[in-house]
Amino acid sequence: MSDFIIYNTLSRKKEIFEPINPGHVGMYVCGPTVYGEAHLGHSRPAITFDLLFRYLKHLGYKVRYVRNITDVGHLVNDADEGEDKIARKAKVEELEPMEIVQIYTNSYHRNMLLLNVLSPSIEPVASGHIIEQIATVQKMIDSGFAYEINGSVYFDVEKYAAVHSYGKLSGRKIEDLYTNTRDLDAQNEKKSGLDFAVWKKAAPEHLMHWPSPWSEGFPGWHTECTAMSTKYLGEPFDIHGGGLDLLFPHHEAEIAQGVVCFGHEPVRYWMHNNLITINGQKMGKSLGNFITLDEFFSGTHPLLEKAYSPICIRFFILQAHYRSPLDFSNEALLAAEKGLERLIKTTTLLEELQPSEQSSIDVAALKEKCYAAMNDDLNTPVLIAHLFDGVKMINSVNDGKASINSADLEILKKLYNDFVFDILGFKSETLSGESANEEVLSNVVDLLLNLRIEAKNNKDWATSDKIRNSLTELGFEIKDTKEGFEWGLKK
RNA sequence: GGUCGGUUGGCCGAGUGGCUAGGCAGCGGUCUGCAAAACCGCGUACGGCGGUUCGAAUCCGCCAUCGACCUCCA
Repeated sequence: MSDFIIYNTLSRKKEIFEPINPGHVGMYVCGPTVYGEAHLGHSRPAITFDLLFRYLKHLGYKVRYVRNITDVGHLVNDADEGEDKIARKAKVEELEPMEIVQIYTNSYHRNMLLLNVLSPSIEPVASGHIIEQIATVQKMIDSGFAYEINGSVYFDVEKYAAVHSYGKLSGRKIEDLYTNTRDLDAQNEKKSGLDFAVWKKAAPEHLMHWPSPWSEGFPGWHTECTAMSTKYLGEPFDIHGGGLDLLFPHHEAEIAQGVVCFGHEPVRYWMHNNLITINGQKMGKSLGNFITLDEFFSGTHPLLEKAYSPICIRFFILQAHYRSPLDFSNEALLAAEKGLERLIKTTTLLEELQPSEQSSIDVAALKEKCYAAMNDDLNTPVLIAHLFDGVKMINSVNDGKASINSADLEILKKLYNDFVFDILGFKSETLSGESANEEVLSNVVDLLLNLRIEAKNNKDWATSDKIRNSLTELGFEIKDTKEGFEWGLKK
């Protein structure tokens, strides 16, 4: 099988993936700041790196996947009276900060579950790692690359850039940064506008603060990821992922902090998913044009023509390559919904397929192509295209227009089970008779349809059509088959 | 202003220096009492202008246009 290749933002090239410890992979992904409902934007990194997590495991790696929850230390802006996002929201809603954190963490988890995103191996929260972050800050001070002023500690970017390469990940030059950085605040206590806070002294009204050698305060955002990633994955570790919008300054800062604290770069492969746009523009909290996942699932947003299922959104996202921008539209979502339905339906059909003596279809080649697509930097659109080629094959066999032998059928079943369910993480969402009520309903519909068969046998088309049309009006979908009928509820 | 990345058919979205992407929608056919589903077949394409090349939508240049980052953001 071909090598697994991933695009490394650091080199801006596709590279063969080779873990530091053979057979083991450590990956860290920037999770959400829990100060608001999870929105469509959050789903892309979650799904992208869930896919990576699933695929690495499928390839036989033992994976430790760490995805954090930022519940503190994320400044609203970098100006002096840095206010914590969580704390600000708490004031607005008159809740304890940790209450806010709990509410939105729960919301995030609920949405991730619906999207069939697996839980990471470890999900550390920033507020639970204050001690580690203080130690990280101390290391930076000891190295001489961070300085304390008025109880706050800043990373000295200028000093760092003189010795190391600051901007190598984002492709920025320190001179450009100087000329382009806006003057945020005349009273800024930082030595340079480029410096970033690694520890902030808390203002008296600040709700969340902890003791430290420098002040009663809270850690900076960039420090959190450095402290937690290396605590659980060591350094260097294999893969660090996140949204493209975190490239600068967040991930750039993580590299600088790592170099200063450990004497070498902290990460081998940096991976970034592109953003979801809405009418061509980035979907973001600051722009106020985001659609929450709950709104998607319920269809309660003015831009939505209807509700879309979580797996439909997963399919929609995976039908584009993770490094390409993806524009939201009802039309595209509708197309995704139909395509997904066809894929799932055919995959289910696979179980009923009857093998023949010989195969007229090339299953081995299909399998090869599927792996080649995934190995080429997680090219899910191409993978899905191949799976649809397979859908035609499966349907043709089912129609008796093609044949498959039992060995190939087993390979095909495993292939679809592996890729559709285990790796891509899709699942069937059709209604099934779970509750007693549904069972009763199901029996009644069967009864009506059996009456319709009788009518059909008597060539009583008027009655036959009346039953079918009435059921259709009530929201059922009726299909005639060789054996009789199939029915389901229209979505 | 600086840096980076897009511009593909009705919609979405891959890929490639010459060989069908795929999905959705549309059209024709098979099947069906009629449908639906499925299958078969069909069409419309690579922002503009130059250049390199036997050949470019794919490489290079210029232009137009959109976006991202440069400040919190997935």
